[in-house]
Amino acid sequence: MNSKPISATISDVAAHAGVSIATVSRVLNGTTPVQAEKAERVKRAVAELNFVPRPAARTLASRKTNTIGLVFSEIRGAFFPHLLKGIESQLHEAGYELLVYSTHSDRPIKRKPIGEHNTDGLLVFTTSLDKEEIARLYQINFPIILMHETPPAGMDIPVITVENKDGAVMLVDHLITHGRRRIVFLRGPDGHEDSQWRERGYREALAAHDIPFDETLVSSGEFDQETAYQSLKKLIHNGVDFDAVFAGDDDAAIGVYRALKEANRLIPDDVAVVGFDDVDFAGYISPPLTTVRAPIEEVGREAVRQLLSLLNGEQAQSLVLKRTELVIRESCGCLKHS
Amino acid sequence: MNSKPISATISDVAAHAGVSIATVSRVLNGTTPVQAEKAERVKRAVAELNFVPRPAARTLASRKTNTIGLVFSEIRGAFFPHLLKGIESQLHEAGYELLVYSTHSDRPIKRKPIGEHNTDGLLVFTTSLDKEEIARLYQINFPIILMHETPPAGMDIPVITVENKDGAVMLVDHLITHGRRRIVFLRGPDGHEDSQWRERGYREALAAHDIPFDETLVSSGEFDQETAYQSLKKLIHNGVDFDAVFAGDDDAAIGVYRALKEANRLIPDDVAVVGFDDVDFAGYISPPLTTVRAPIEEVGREAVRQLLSLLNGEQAQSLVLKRTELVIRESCGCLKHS
DNA sequence: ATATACTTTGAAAACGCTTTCAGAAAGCGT
DNA sequence: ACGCTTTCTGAAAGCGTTTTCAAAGTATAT
Repeated sequence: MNSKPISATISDVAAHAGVSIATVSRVLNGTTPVQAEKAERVKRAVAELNFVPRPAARTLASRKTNTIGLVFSEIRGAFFPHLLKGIESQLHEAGYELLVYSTHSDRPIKRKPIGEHNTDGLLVFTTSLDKEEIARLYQINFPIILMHETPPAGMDIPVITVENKDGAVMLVDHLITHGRRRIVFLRGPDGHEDSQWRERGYREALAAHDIPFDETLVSSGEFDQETAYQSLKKLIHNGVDFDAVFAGDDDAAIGVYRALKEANRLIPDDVAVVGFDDVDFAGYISPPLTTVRAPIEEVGREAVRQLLSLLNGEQAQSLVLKRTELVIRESCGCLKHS
Repeated sequence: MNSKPISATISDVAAHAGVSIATVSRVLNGTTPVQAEKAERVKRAVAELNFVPRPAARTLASRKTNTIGLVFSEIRGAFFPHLLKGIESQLHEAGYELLVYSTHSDRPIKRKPIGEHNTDGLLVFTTSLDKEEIARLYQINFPIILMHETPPAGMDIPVITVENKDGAVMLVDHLITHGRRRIVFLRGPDGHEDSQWRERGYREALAAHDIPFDETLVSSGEFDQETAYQSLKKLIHNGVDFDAVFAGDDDAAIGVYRALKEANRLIPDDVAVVGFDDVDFAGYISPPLTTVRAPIEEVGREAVRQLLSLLNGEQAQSLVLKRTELVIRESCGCLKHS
């Protein structure tokens, strides 16, 4: 009967190998050269006792958690698995752990759930952390990377995002080039950077073709299927005249499709529809959705890379913009129906 | 100039409040009654110093990590965000942290990445952890919940999954009832429980209608769009005769749609198609997909609930089967085309 | 008033590592 | 052979909590 309730500790290994715990630590971490023969004994002991160092003890002693945190506001959205995959793979490759946190607005935040005590650095997606908390972390010089959100004024926090404005310009320009004039734009959630840039692109493309901006064509889509559906329904009900819809993102485009079909308006004959993101299903809805491809998995990977730079004391790039790419399918009407 | 480099510790709080660190710990955790006035002083000190206990120190002293691990093999799949959301919300509500790990087969597992040293319990999705590791954890009585996978023989590990077989029966029965006889089945990844149960349902439904099982109608779909596409293409190329396809899951159904369209076979007129899961886009592809709704977010929540029971020393239910529900749309051909 | 039983508290010992410090051993030049 | 470096190595001091233990203070019972 084993008296030791829990698994081996560094002392067990040390005893078993006939060395001090300091030496064990050294061969484990390779911090200091150790006599070959002793190192061998230690390794054997580690294997035999099936020793795994407790991260908690390590963290306490070294003041490094070896963990980074991912914070986001809402898991919704078809792009999420790609983002997570990019982050996860890149991060674990570098030997870090991933702590995941979603900041529902409805959840009462008792004790600070994630921060310096928890992690060595943070990956923050859109507006999931409030300005004050970001400011606080910035003050104490805590490594942060923002994804799809620019930092509050005066703070030099690295950002990684996609060419939202360019993408929107491509989309809207394409629509206009093919004869559309009254283009609805469905905004994303309030304060969402992606949406703001996309709107800017929308306006620029309009301006470039001397089409005046019309406030009545802009409504709320929230990057959400249901909201987009409701908004478009209301526009139709109000008799607003339009011949195209830039849905804000692909999820919202789904809602647009639904509203249009209910109103018996043909896509793209009566109304052209375009989305943003190029999520998995975009090419398979009917008609296939013209959209802009956002390299979201790459955003995740890049964010991790930059964060790792910060953790290694190197400088991070203050802004990385991933290129977007127009994906023309059938919903914009410029390809023949199949 | 502050000499203290890092934030306050329990000693600072104790000094500030004029009590011992033991007392501070007690009011923080409510483990032992503390004189009201002193407790008040401690709380004030905590607030003033902005004290947050270091989890590492807590873990080391209490031998509880207060975090649970989620292990899965592949983030792919439209259902993933729902699963994660269910887990995340339920877990954080209970005050636990979430450590996320994906076990790519290609990643060389150096040191055990996740286990007793890391977490208080594990949520394991499908075959992401190999039998030996599960066995080892089971031996040492480590809390585990399996999702969508039954435990190795002889181990009484709680499982939570959905009514895969019933769902498949409903689907195939529906197809047969509406006149389909030669129904292709696309298997999921090798050894995937969900797929095995769905196949069993497929066979039972066939048998119930005295239709002999035909091996040539079964192929590999891998729950993956591309694989399904290739498999179906090959079936068509080989001249296999069929009037319906049970794609295994919705992602595979997408691939089936593509192959069918390329071959100019009409859905559902020439071939009926059904999926499984009812992911977000299922109702919006063309034609809308008939499928079975799997309450995946609820699976996540339930898994957490069961794990928490285990952690509280209570008994967990050894099998929870979430009900599935047939969702009839247009791809099965029993509704009129819109 | 005295003995007994709770309550509340602080000192100090873990928890399992990393890291500093200084000493021992080994290498080297002359 | 004798100092002087250069390598290795172990003892011990943390890291920041929780928890045990016993003491001190209070209340209750007789």
